[in-house]
Amino acid sequence: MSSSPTLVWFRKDLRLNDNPALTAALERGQPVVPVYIHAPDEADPWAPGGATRWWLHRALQDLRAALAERGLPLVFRQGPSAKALTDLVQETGADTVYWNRRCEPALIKRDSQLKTSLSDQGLRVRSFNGSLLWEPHTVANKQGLPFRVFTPFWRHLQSLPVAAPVQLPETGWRAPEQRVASDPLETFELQPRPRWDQGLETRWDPSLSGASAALEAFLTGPVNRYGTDRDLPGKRGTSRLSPYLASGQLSPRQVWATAHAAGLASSKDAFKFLSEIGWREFAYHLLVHFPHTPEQSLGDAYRHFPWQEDPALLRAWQRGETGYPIVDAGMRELWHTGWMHNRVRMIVGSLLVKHLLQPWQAGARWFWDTLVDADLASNTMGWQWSAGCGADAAPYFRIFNPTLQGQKFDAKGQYVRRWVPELAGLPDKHLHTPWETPPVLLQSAGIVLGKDYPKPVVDHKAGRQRALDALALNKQRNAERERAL
DNA sequence: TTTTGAGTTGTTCGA
DNA sequence: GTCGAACAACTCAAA
Repeated sequence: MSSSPTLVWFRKDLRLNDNPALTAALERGQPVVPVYIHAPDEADPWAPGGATRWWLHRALQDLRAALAERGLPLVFRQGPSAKALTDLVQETGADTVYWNRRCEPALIKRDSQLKTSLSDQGLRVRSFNGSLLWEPHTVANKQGLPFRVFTPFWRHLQSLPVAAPVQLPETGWRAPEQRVASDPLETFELQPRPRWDQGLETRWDPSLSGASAALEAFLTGPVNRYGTDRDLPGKRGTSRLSPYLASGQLSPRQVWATAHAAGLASSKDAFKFLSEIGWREFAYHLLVHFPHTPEQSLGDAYRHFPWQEDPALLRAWQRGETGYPIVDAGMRELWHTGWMHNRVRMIVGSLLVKHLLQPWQAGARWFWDTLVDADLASNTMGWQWSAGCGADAAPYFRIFNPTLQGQKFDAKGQYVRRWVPELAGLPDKHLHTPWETPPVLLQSAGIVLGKDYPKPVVDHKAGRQRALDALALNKQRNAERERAL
């Protein structure tokens, strides 16, 4: 009997359950070598950002422990991936390599080259779907084209079956007899230096048990009021599952199956939540079919948009010093916890792109570096939605009013008071408009405007008009360009 | 084949 | 205070 091991290449699927590559390897009955390869350059220009690296470090520690408990040592290697895999094949005598697919344009390219070259070396190579309910190449509209509008996409998918999570086998947990050399995790240098991660540390549990706990906590509570509470950043109304989905510590199939098993499928609120999983699918659909979108707008109408790049404005936004309390609260929540409430992401995005006329790519870059749930598909779609240049049925003139949004969704100010404590002493009525607050109230709250808290970087009405003008100018120039052709 | 209606998350203005 | 209309242009699928 031969005993050529199976390599299982872990990537963004840092879990044991519903992991088709791992399961297939265990079922094959040969010794299993699980490996994680650190090769950030290969995702260029979207190498993991600071917050993602922080999460990854802990997720890898946790995965290593979970595998070790079952008798499989997780092997760490430095990239390039092709060399690391080839080395491992030689060292272990492996004849088979399994992994779960990724959808980022640069990685699709790398993986397909790798598949060819490993196959040419005589290896058996198989890839699996571990991260999506429906993979983009299996979905098309009636004309055979990719969808560009969510609702038809979602309606179409609801007529298709969703695969159940893959069961983790009890048997097959066998490592090669000879130990495989592994780099220390520390050599990946994922931990921030200097250590800015205290806020993240207290906020998150980047482990598999943390993932299950978050899913359980959401599906037994907030999901039942999701339709309304998801818009209130001062409450725990959203699932907060995004970083687990981004790292692959949780799969969409697990979320789907758990929600259905809990009998939630018929609930209106739960359905609303599951459609957010659908949005994640849509984001991947767009990323795969329109691979230019992380860098450029989906259509060409925004190719020459008259942005007014201004590093000082961008910095004020990044630091949460725009003078709009709900915006500053969001930007500070992001900086301190690596996460921002979804409603607030839309508000800060709208301000940056519309009022401040900064290119959406600048916002996407900042989110990429600071979010623990950074996901190329969702981030790209979200920012193009904010800019109005993506797959979006909504009107271009939709410009959020940061004051109204604050008053509507943080009426009692729990969110703003938490993240912008210098405003905490203002009464609810004035919390979202410090620049219009009577001096006596500012004084009793201990605030000197422009010193303790900034005046608005841009007046809403003027900023809104400037954005509308820029949109009109862009439209006019596009028409001229059209005529010139 | 052509037409028609609807499309995540909004704001302002005037009655 | 509340309410409806207006604010473009394009995608998709059903009729």
